Amino acid sequence: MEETPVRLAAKPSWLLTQLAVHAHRLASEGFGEVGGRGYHYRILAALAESGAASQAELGRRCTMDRSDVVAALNELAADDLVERATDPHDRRRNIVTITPAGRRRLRLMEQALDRVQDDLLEPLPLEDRRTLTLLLTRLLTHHQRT
Amino acid sequence: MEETPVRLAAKPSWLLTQLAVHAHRLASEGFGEVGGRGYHYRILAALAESGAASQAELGRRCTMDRSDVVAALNELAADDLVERATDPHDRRRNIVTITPAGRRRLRLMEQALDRVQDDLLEPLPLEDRRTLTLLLTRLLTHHQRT
DNA sequence: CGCATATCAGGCACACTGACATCC
DNA sequence: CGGATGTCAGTGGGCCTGATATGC
Repeated sequence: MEETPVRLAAKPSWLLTQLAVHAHRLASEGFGEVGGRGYHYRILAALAESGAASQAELGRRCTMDRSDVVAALNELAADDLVERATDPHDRRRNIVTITPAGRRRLRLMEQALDRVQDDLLEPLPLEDRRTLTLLLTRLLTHHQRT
Repeated sequence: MEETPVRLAAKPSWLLTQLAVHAHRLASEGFGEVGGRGYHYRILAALAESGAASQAELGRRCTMDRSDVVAALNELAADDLVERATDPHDRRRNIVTITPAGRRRLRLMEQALDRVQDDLLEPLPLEDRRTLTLLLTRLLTHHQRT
């Protein structure tokens, strides 16, 4: 009738939950310094990485809901960081393009994120960082092709 | 005047952001099946792992804000999963204890979480899972002793 | 017709802030 | 007094659902 010992230390779920708090805190600070939030970064990065796209396609790239893409694009467009143009071949679609100002903002967010990353990964030597990146990449690519 | 290439694939920040979406989705499903949410799991796990504690101490263990601890404990106490008793030596403090029902609930949540974990870590062989756990542990212990 | 797209309204879990009273 | 504790009210970003209108 003994209780099972809990052993949180060996539980990736617990580790991820707790680490997410720190990661989220750091990322919020970093983004706050340059203006914008996580959704803005995801969209700008996806546009710069893979080129212009419709809003639905952006949602798939960024693992975002379509309705949230709308709101984020409204904010980005208000600052002239992206442009919306209706696709002449399919009048349902909005073709979203990143502007030069958008690329500048993206670069700022990336720099902020790099500083945050250095804080987060500080205790790990370079080789371990590479290992971690590799493992995370494998997990992500697996869960994205669905 | 060339634009810097973005190379999201090598950015742990991006990877973590995207992975967190999948992890969060899976965890929510798992917790939803057995009742309760992430905050409940964190508190019950911390109580079972390190014993009874004041609410402020619980907040520190779980990386939660004190105000959120209050709300979560209200819900847990309503289901008799924890008990609050004022510390006779320090009448500001509430000493929180996990009940047998709380331990049972915790075991259910852990089982749900283990199933989720198998989904999340599915593409990784056992040795890589251990490596990942080790790296995450090192990151967490570093960021917690502050 | 079914299907995808863009949009809007709203909800929930989580992290945080500010304020307050209480007690050490 | 300063400092910690528990409580409450409210905010904002992130993820999701449902409904609607439009065009393929």
